[in-house]
Amino acid sequence: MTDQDLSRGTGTALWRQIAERLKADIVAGRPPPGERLPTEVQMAGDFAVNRHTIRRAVAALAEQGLVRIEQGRGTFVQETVIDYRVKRRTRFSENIQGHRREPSGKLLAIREEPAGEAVAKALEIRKGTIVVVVERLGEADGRPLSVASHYFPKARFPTLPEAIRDSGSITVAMERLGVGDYTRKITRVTARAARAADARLLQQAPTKPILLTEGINVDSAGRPVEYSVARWASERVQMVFEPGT
Amino acid sequence: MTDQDLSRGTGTALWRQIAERLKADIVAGRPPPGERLPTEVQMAGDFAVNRHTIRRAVAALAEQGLVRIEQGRGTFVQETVIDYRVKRRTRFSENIQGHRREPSGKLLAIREEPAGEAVAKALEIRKGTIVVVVERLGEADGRPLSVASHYFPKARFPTLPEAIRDSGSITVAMERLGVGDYTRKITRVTARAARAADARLLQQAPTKPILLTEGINVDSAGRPVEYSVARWASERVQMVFEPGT
DNA sequence: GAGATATAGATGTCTAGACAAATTTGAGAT
DNA sequence: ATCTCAAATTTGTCTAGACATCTATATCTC
Repeated sequence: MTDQDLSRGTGTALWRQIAERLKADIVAGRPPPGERLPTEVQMAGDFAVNRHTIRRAVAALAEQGLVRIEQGRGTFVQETVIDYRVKRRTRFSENIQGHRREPSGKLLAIREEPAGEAVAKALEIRKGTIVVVVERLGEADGRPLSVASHYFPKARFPTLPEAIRDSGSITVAMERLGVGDYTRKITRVTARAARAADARLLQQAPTKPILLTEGINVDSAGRPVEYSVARWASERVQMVFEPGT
Repeated sequence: MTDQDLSRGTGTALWRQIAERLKADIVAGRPPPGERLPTEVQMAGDFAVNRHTIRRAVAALAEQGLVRIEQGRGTFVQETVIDYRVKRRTRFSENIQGHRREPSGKLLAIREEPAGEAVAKALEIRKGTIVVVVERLGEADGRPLSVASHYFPKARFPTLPEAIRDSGSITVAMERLGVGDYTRKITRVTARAARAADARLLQQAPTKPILLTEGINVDSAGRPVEYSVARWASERVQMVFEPGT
């Protein structure tokens, strides 16, 4: 696969040269995201070095988040950054499917609480009014992408918690409640240091920042039906805004 | 130094056990920040393992930012400097969590005394009025960061001492007393030579200066509810002010 | 066909030794 | 006292080999 013309004794460690070589290949799509690298023994043969030298190189790539190592299975090219397109109609599952990945998610919690300042303002209700809060972990190919908090006015959707628990999907639940067609009115994005809990959920190094998005969805009459705050793994997601947002 | 009773063949890799052991020692101040760890060969002897096993453990600590490795010199305990951001709503635990460290603290003392000149002026009460004083040691990752004296007007919060003893947290106690939302009105920062007692509590050399911050928190009506004087380990903290302070 | 069991293949850990590279230390020359 | 240079010390790299552990596959049993 790769010819092994490494330069020995030039001041650059072999494992660094190998890491560079592998990285260049990966960036060029060899192998493509999600695919497996040759085995350590195989690469050791290709580069004519000891297996441990390969391990050192691969460990460096893993630290950079370029590959993912799985014991007993192999080393895989990390699925690259996903472009999350923010358009008029933004649904998590549609977006991820567009990238030929398996969307999935876990409902972390559903609870009710009085609206705080920001939530109240977004939903155009009075502060203290009860809202339904849904915490959801969004995943693609089994890897966490986002942690989102969705806020809905309880008065308008009193049966929302049951509907979501039933269907497991926010979109489906909203449809059942007669609000199948809602559109995104506004989205704000900032970057922040990750809080410990979010970093853990997102399986991201605590040192790396997270993307923070705020969004308001409105029904056909223009009334706010949902306000959401999502934290994204900046390693694996990048936001793309399109005209008309 | 460290006895080498590692458990072999228990499912936990030796290097992980060693890393844990070293980390615990470092957090406990052995060796203190800036000081050198034993050499790899020495530790290999102490733990009765191969030098490479030690290297693996130390590499893990370096990745966590706990130590710094210098070729030809040795491995040193990293001196961590924490940015303490002073904003409108300043709470110790939030701040430290933002830095991905374990916030913790010890209540050193709770007592009552007549207000002195400075305290009286800050709290807008008459000199000699009884105030509740709470002394607290703030820590991050088990290392002392600050010693703070908090002053509260006794007349307004007569049950504060019990509330704090109960909850162990000033913020929680204040919330229970109906003052969940207080904001920082002013913060002053100076540097000073450390007093012996503070230097000892902060585990800082007595020759090094400390940062001194004074703060007044007011309730939504603008009345002062707390005055605090905190002494910070200048080695490990640095203040950051943001617009709107 | 379903389930248990063996087997092969992959990464993980640990040991051992040799030499390289960077830094500090100390002896010697001036 | 200061400079120079060699030696000692300490971390960095590479090789070699043996097992352990985890995963997927194939085979056998029922």
